[in-house]
Amino acid sequence: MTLEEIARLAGCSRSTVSRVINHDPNVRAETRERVWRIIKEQDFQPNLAARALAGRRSRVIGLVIPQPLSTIFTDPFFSMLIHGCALACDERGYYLMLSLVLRQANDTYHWLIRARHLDGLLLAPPLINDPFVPHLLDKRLPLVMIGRIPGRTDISTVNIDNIKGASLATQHLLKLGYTRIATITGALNLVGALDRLEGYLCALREAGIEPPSEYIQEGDWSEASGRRAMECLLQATPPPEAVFAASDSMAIGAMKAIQAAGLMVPNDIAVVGFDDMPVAATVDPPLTTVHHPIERIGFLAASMLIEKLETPPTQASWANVQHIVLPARLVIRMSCGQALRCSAHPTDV
Amino acid sequence: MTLEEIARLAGCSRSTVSRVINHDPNVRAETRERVWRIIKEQDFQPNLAARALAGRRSRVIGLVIPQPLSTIFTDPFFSMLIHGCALACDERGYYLMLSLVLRQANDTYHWLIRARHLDGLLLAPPLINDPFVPHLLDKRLPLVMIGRIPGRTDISTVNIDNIKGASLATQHLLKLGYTRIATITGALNLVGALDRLEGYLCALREAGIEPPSEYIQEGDWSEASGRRAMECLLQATPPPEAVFAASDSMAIGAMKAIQAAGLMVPNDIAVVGFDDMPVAATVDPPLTTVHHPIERIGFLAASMLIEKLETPPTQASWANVQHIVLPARLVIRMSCGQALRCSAHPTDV
DNA sequence: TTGAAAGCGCTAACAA
DNA sequence: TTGTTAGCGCTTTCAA
Repeated sequence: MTLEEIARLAGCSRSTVSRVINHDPNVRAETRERVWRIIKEQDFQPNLAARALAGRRSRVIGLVIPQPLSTIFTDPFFSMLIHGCALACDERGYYLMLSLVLRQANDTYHWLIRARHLDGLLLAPPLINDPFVPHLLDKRLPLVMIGRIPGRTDISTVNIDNIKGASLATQHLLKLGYTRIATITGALNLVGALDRLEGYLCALREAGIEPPSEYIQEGDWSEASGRRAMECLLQATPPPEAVFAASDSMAIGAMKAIQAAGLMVPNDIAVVGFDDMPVAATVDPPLTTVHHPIERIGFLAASMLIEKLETPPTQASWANVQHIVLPARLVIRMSCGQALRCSAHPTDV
Repeated sequence: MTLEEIARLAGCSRSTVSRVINHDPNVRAETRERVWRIIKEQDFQPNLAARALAGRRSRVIGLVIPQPLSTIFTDPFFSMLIHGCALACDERGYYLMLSLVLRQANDTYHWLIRARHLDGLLLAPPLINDPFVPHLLDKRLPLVMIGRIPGRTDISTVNIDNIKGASLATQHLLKLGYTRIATITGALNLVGALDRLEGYLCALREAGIEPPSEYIQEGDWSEASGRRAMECLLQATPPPEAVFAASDSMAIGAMKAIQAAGLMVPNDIAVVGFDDMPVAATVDPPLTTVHHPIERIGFLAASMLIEKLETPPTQASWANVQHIVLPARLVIRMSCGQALRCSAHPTDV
């Protein structure tokens, strides 16, 4: 079944059928309906390869996550992010292709891009000084980044307000009266981890507190790393009264370390997380954490990229650059002691 | 850069360049080398859409996992499976497209298949009586299944020996002298779960033991379900001395329930798992479990599908059907009591 | 061993 | 509003 055959059945030309399929408004309503009816009747689907060849676009966008496969497929964060991206693509008739970067990222993408297989790229979340990024820009391939990249304002980004989120978490601890507040950071080669650290530091400094360096422990987002970091913090003298972990997984690891040391959360040490993953609500005690709309970030990033792809480059390309920052908010549960109401919807999920 | 331009630079025709790229032996060695040199020099990649259109194949194969996204992206089992599939595709110049089935599975696949975007499909692991399967066969789309499907010998499959694996685990418990052996099954709408249950039952019956029905608890592979199932088992009178869980996640959940009840593993209750996930080696106590080559299964399934795609259908199609069953083996660690050596390589991972 | 030529099924500019 | 036409870049006979 081809356009030509549909055209014959509908008594019109191939072009008209093509116009109908591509929602060209320049088709008489009556003709449009007749053609659609035939298309449905015949259960016709246009050949993607032919469309891609003639139209010079594949309607496939790539999602690159520069992390090992085992991380991507284990951390629920990525599951939600991907879901959001996929929803946006689905809605607008695009396909999302996950980058399963097995060889050198450069090689694989170089290959897909040069082969014209991808119309655009989502990059999430980029490592600091990722050598891949300039590479991609050289190819003049439309790109939207999830997470910001310092010092580059020429790339569109969708991001959450990590600094503000971390501040909220830390301020919450301060309000509860804690002053010896430590942090477990994410992998510090990611901008998000640096931003969350900065938010923590800002909040403390505003309160006139300068944390000792041993109160800042680097993790890698994983539960195991949170546990290890907490074990170090327990050695500090004096040990902290409260800990802000830059991810829920690390917060949970920290809680386990605290409990393994025979101490209680929050009575002996209070813990706040970040991300508001589903588990945060079900651990014991339920984790106070910073909520942000992960799925929505993916959705927006993909939508923004598609928008870019479908906008003719009439304006200078720099004029199309956008930076979206979505707010984060605190969700207060039980892991920090008495639950003050600091937010309009403190228990939302 | 197109074939035509390469041809011009190499002083030959478009056809010759095409032959070189497609490894057609009917090209003089000298010509071949000259053309390859130019291709490398120019960093040329043939346009995928054009190849797909002219060649009537896309070199894209789909991987359908009929599970919610959140499961796919959380269970490390799928991460390994996907990795294996991706490796095989990569090696043979194919692309793996993960099915992000958001709408009705039927719709999405129907669409991709009819649009000629997929050359073939990997289906892993199918639900019992999945209505999707006959649908796909009707389309005469090459299909390889990961896991077996009872009562259909006309579809090629790659599977592990679940029955044997479960028997090994149960026999190990029997050899250690336990007789009150319970099981926590996987989701019983999956063949793999039924097979593991059967292996457990066979081993017990061979030993002349018929487990009471309350010793058989259904889980859904998740840690939480394992925990819940174990809580039920602890209520049984008498409670079991040992438990075979059909996945490591459920085994770990069961261990937590045992510990939460103030009992010890293995002193009070022994536990065996299945899958030999990375965590199995690191939990406390390290988990005795059944190892099987997940990544290799994915690799074989994809290789088999590609082989099928590249074999001209000269023989009757049923003659091409293959059923590969890979062996599973027991890995003995600490969760069952004294470690007898029951396997040639008991501690391999 | 090589080249010429005819498509693959669609899009999009142009003409009517 | 519709049809005509010329490709998109490749594969694949068929001839030479």
